[in-house]
Amino acid sequence: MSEPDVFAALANPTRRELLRLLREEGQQPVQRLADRFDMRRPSLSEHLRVLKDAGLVTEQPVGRQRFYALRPEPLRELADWLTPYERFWRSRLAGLREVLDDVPDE
Amino acid sequence: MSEPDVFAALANPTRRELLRLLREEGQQPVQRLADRFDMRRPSLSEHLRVLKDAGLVTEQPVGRQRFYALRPEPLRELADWLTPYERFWRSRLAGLREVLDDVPDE
DNA sequence: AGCATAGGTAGGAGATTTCCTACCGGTCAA
DNA sequence: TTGACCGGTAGGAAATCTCCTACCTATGCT
Repeated sequence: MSEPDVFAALANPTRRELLRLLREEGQQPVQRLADRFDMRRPSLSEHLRVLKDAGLVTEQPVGRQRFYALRPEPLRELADWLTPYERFWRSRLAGLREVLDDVPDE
Repeated sequence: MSEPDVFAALANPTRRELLRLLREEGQQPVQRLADRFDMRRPSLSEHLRVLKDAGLVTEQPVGRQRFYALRPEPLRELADWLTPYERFWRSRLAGLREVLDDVPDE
């Protein structure tokens, strides 16, 4: 993961919800995003800054508004990070291989 | 994500390294994992507990050892979580589509 | 039995996160 | 230009995270 701490950025549910809104509704100014949360605007600003630092959103000033938009590249990198784990769930056999000398217990 | 806080579990680099070791080398007892880290064993135990709570590893006692093994299901769920974002990086056109319907304001 | 080993729990220090209120600068409209 | 609005920064409180040392239990070995 080249971007600074994408995992940490995704660890917070508010930030994941922000990404979902930007994905489903497209780019939006801060206030319109803030309306969706039971949280003061400065806190939202902070979350947006974390997302921006992680490269997950871009910011574009338009007049006195700032539109935030999804930037998906770090998520593609996350998908790449997941790739080597795929065989563990894609192939039942591969999964079993790992757990082979298991007595089913708790 | 059904498992409790898989995202939070993945936010820590030590825990991601633990998952990588279990993926590449298969299940191992705690001490053998701890040898790979510049960290005291109780701290490692704590990380393993977080991974276990997130459903990312299983624990199997064998004598006085406990073997930890990768449990990939939550990672598959993470891949599922990523799916709706795929079109944003898979299709350049789809990405543009989002930027196009610039809603100027609320 | 006696001792060593594997690995967990207890509890605490310091860093970080996540929220808040107060405030500030920039932009638009009258 | 004055005032309202957008959204950021400052700074702090409380919670959580990440590490530590000290200690405990359980298992295996001799």
